[in-house]
Amino acid sequence: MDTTYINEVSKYSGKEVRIRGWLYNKRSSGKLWFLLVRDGTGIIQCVASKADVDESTFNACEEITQESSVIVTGKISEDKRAPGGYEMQLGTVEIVQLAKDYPITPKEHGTAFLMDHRHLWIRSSRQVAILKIRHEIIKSCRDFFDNRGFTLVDTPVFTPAACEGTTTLFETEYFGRKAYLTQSGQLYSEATAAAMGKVYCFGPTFRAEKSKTRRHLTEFWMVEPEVAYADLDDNMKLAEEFVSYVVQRVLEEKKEELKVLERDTAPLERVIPPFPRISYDEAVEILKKNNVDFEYGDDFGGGDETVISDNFDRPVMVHRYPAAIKAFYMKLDEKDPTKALGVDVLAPEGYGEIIGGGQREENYELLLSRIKEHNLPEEVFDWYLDLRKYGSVPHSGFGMGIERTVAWICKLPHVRETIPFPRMMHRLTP
RNA sequence: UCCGGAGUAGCUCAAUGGUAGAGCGGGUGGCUGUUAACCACUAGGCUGGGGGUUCAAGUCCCUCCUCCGGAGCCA
Repeated sequence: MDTTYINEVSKYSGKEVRIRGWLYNKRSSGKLWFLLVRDGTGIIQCVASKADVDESTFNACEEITQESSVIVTGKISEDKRAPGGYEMQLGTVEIVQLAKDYPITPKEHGTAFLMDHRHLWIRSSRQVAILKIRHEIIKSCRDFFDNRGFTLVDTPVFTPAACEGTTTLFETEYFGRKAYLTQSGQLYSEATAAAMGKVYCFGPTFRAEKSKTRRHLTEFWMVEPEVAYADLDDNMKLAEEFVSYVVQRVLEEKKEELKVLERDTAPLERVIPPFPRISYDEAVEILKKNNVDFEYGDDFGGGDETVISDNFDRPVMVHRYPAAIKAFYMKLDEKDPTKALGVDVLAPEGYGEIIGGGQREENYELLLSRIKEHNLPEEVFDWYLDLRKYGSVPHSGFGMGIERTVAWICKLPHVRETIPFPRMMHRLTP
């Protein structure tokens, strides 16, 4: 008898197979049992009627509890009454381990309780669907860049100082010295781009800000491409093609999961280039037109971003922000030196900024003066300045936040469900 | 850090200042096609901690703790 996975049972219609998994739920109607067994690939209903099975099998159906590990065997048949269209006529039930008092019942729970039991919550079909889409998003990020000749070059997690200076970093002890957890791999990617032309890094990043919103985690994942000889326009073209590729891949490969999440796919199907490009000034005009109380020169808040993106049917790219609110390494616009050649991509449906990036300052003197203006420790940027002394070229890149992208594509209310074990201000366990 | 909200059974929630309740889950029994199955019975409580007002506090007041959401900052 073959052992198979639930997503393959259609191949075994009329045949006996073995399935190894866990009990998702069970129902009884007297001398009839329905066991819902999951194995990570799907859920199958297993039926046992007292008249047809051994006494031991029937007893096992009574004994088994929610989330007990179980190996079942039986004949597969098509049945419209069964969820999934196929069911198993139970032959044997082997309880691998009997679970007692599984805390997550098939009824409503609050998020605090579910987050406390996150290690178990990830077994539910909705969470499985989200994590599978997350996987598809990550895989398509890598495929996109790999297919275009980019090299994945990992950047360090321990860093000697802030990449951007402004935000709070997690400090840690490093053999008697201070080290910080990285908040971006970008500075290092600029070095690797000068070595390999087109590179990206993909890793965890850390922000010690006391942010308590649906869009923030203290530990999150970013994919950050960096391209030598690319200017802001090249960068925006890369960003829109990238975002579109990722979304279309999920639409193609994860139809079932999107259905589990009841995601309306129409807004995702529209995510194809070209994306609208508007300047910061034009974005401010939109806010003014919508009577938003906004002071010119400020950065956009979450609500502002939603108002802006609601004017478009696909992600919108906002470029040329006031230099004062952008990082020290941003190149200034020659036509208007008060503006930085940065670009943010705002996702539709109120999901806000999923990408931030831009063209980097490649001139040694200008970069050095920016470092001084920002009161950053010059010594730790020695190597970074070297990149402007030895074969400096125009270059650009961006970072895309994986969790915000997953939240948007899955249309989730909060990023905490987009990562297996979220880390937030008040959440370090499990 | 600031502003708002919430802590009552394992879970989700009720309860004019006057005997602490339901659904789910657990246990027991019933049911041969269930779809978060259903029906009956049953056990289960220091109402987040501390202080106060009152004849009487889950309920009103003070304080602390925890969590949730938003702002700022960002992806």
